[in-house]
Amino acid sequence: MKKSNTRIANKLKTPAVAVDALIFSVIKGKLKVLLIKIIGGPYKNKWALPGGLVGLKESLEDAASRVLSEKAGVNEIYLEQLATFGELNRDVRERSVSVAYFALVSSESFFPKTTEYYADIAWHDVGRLPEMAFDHKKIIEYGRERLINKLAYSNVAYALLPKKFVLTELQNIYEAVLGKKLDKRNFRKKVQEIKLVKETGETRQIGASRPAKLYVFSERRPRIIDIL
Amino acid sequence: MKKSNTRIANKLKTPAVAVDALIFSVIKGKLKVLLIKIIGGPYKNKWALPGGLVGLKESLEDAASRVLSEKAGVNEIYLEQLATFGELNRDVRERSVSVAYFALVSSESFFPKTTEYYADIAWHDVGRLPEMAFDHKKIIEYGRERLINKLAYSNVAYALLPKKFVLTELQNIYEAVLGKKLDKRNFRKKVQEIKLVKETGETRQIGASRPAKLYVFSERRPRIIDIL
DNA sequence: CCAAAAGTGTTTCCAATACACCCATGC
DNA sequence: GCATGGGTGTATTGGAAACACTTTTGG
Repeated sequence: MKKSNTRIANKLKTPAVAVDALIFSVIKGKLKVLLIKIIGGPYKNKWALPGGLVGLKESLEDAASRVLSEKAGVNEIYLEQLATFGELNRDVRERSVSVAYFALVSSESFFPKTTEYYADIAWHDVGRLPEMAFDHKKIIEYGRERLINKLAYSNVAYALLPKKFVLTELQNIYEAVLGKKLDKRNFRKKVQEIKLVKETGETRQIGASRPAKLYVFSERRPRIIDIL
Repeated sequence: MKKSNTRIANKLKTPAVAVDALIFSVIKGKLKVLLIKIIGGPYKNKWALPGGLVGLKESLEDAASRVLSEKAGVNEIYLEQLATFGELNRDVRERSVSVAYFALVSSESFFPKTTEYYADIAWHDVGRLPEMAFDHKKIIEYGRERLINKLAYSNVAYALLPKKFVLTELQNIYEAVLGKKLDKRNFRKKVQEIKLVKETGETRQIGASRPAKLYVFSERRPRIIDIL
């Protein structure tokens, strides 16, 4: 709220507004986050979340989508706001607040490419983060907790998988995020019981073993339902 | 994130940053929110959440505490960030983003007073909101959902009650927020079982009925635990 | 016939729910 | 003695968790 008009006339200075994108994926059974390596300035060679300032003519969510697309080459993914970080010393260069967004992608859906803006871009294991710029380590930790919670009471796992998948892959997503093994029978019973997924009729075979049934999510949009 | 230094040199303009305070309390069995009535400008005589711009030398949380104290006379209460709202048209006067904070107070702990800055200040029933400025109706609805969830998996109810209280009052808090009746025996069994509260040994009597035991919360700081 | 991953049911246990009467007090 | 709110226990049910073997395929 900014209530009296004098406030506006005064043009009281407020912090700069940025968005940061926390892009999660599960790759080879590990929870990963996409990071870029900063080229210059006081944070040179430090890793950071892809981000950018918010323009006057774009909403926060639009800014987050833009950053995702421009800086990481990611489109059409699950995106939601995580939280806003605004400690005084979070950026040594200028006072800023950052609205962190939380994104989920299927590892099959894209491969990061380095751009001219960054020294590097890569998936990092959330359990073993490199030295990071700003307060980004804190943001990632916060996001991870959110992800753990969301898996338990929503169907967002769909965003971490390709359209068609086998139940073992779905279970691997859960195990990677939660960091613990789940019982195969109970897991399968549950996801079918609550109609989280449905059979496609197709199967897929990898190597010399019994072909697995391919499933799709019953609904590929956020939905609240108890899973764990 | 704002990565390359040229960004900073350019001083790219970003939206103004404000904080809004969503102050909830349960009064006479109803969930209420504290609103102020705007004195002038395009939103004259509309109701809104207490709020204000964020200074360059204060963190977001400090700004929220300041607003709470200056604009609503509230101190020492439960405060957490809710979400940040940044649609293009949320404020007709200038482009702004608002970081909404979520506060809980005991209705005994303070009584709102009108200040020179506002035409009025009052508790409003969350179920019957007046016409409101900005996107504040949306913020309140969002906050209410957060509150419902938090009551279910945390002990934040302590912030809605005075230090000592009787179990019926605690149950009333839950019923007012959830909007449904709970079973008295099951409710009491549960809150004692999980050690949410403990007896003080004192009692309190109102009118001509059996005196009720006074309880306190085992812990008056946020704690995660399953209640419902 | 062996290796590799897929698939499948039953039992046990605990927590959530439903439910109705007696108690202490003031007037 | 009656009106008012305070306080208490048990039986039932449903979901969570534990648990091991058979199936299908390729080589």
